[in-house]
Amino acid sequence: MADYLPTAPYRGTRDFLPAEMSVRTEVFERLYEVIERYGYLRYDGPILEPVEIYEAKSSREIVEQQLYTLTDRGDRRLALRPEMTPSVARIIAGNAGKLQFPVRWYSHPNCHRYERPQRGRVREHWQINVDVFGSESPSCEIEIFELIHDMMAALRAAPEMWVLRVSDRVLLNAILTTMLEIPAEQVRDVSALIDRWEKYPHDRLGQEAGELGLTDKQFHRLGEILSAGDALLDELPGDAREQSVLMRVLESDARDLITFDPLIVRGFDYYTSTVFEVFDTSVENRRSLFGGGRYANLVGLFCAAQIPGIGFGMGDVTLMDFLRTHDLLPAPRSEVDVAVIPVDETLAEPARRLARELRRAGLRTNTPLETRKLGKELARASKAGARVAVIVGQDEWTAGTVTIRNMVTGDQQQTPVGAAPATVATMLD
RNA sequence: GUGGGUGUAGCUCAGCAGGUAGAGCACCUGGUUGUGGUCCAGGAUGUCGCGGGUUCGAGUCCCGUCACUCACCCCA
Repeated sequence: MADYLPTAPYRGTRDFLPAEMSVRTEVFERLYEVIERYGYLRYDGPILEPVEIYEAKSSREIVEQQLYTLTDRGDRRLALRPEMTPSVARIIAGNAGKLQFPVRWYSHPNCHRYERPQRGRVREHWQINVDVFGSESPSCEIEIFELIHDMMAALRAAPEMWVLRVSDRVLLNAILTTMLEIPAEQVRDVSALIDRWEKYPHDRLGQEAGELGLTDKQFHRLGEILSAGDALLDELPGDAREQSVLMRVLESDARDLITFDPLIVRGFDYYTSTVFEVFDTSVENRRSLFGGGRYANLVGLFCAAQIPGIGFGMGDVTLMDFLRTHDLLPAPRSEVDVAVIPVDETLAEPARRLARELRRAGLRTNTPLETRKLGKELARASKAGARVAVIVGQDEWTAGTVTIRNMVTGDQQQTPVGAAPATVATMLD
C-alpha cells in the first residue's frame, strides 16, 4: 500500500473547518466592532520579520527557544512573528512623519511560537493586538481598561467571570530597590520570581530567593509586601508614586475597573510601567487570558524619536477556552437560511432563477447542484440549517406559484412566484 | 528540555487469563416513483499508530519507535 502523507495539521497548528471557523469569526467580529467603536483602526503587516527586532526586546524565552527562524536566499535571518508588538513598533517608526499622534491601532495577526502544545498553548494562534502610540497620559490606561470591559461584555462575559489585575513596573522597581534594597542588576530575576509567586509553594519560592541572594529577612518582607493589597500603595516611596502612571489611574474614578496587584509582572522586557493581565475567575480555568502593558521606548529600536505606547494582545486559544468554560461560545453558523428545491430536473432552471431572486433580497440561499428525490433534498436542506424550503413543483410552477415550507414547523403555503422573496424574508425575521 | 496518560470504524469508546474484530452515534439504501427531522429493515467502513520479539496463535504480553494529550518551564 502506498504511504500517504498525514492529513493532520502540523503539530500545534489547527485546521478550522467551517463550523469552528464561523464560531471564531463571530467571536472576533464582536470584538472588532467594540474596538472600532473606540476609534481604533485595523492594520496588518508581514508574517516574516528580521530576527533582530525580537532579539532586542522580547522575552528571553521567546528568542532563545520559541522563535521559528529561517534564512532567505540572500542570507537574511528571518523569523515568523511570535508576537505583533515589535512589528507595529517598526511600522509606527517608519511612518511616524505622516501619522497624527496619539495613534489608535489594532490588528489580528496569526503568530507562531515553537512551543510544546498543551491546554491554552499551541504553535500558531490568532491574537488581537490593540495599541495606543504617542501618549504618556494615564487617559490611555483608562481608555484601554474601559475597552477591555466593553470587549468582555460584548462576549457576554459577566463581571464576576474575570478580573483585570494591574501593576506598574515603576512601583515594583521601587519596592525592590528602595523597600527591599535589592541591587539593580537583580531586579529582573526577582521580578521573574514574583511572576511565579502564585504557582510555586512557599518553600520553593524561599529556596529560589535564596539562590538569587535574598536574605531570609528580605524574603519574608517581600511576602508581606506582596500580600499587602491596596495598603501597599501608601507605603511606597514618594518619587515612585509621582512617576507611576498607574497611580494616576488609581486616583481616578476608573479605579474600580481594575484590581491593583503587585504579583502582575509579565515576561516581556519592553514593558516599562503599567502592566496588566486578565484572569478567568472560574476554578476550572484559573489562568491568564490575556494581558499587556505600557512601553516607554519600543519605537527607539527603529528611530531617534521617543514614542511611548500602551497595548495588549488577546489570543484566540485562551479566549476560546474561557468562553467554553463559561458556556459563552456562539452557535456555529448554518450554511443557508433557504433552500430552493426543484422536484425534478426540468425545474432546475426555474429553481436557480428563483434562488437568485432570493439572494438579491439578501437571503442566504442554495439550490441543489445534482438531481435527487425531494425527500433527500429536504433532509439535506434541513441539515444545512435551512429554516425555509421553497419547493418548485410542476403543477404549481405552471400556475405561477411555489410551495413555501417552514422547516421548523412543517407548515406549507402556496405563494405567487413574485411574492416568494418577501414571504420568505418575513418568515426568517 | 523534564515527567505522566492515551493510541481499535468518520466520531466517542468497549474488547483483555493471549483463541476468527464490536457497540452507540454519524453515513448510505429501501419502506415513502413530490415532502426532512420520528420509526422499521438492510448496508458499507478497520494494515486494532508503526516496527520487532515471545507464542501453535498477539488488539491483548515484552522491547523499541512515532503520534496525540496533560502537567512542568514559559507564555496568549
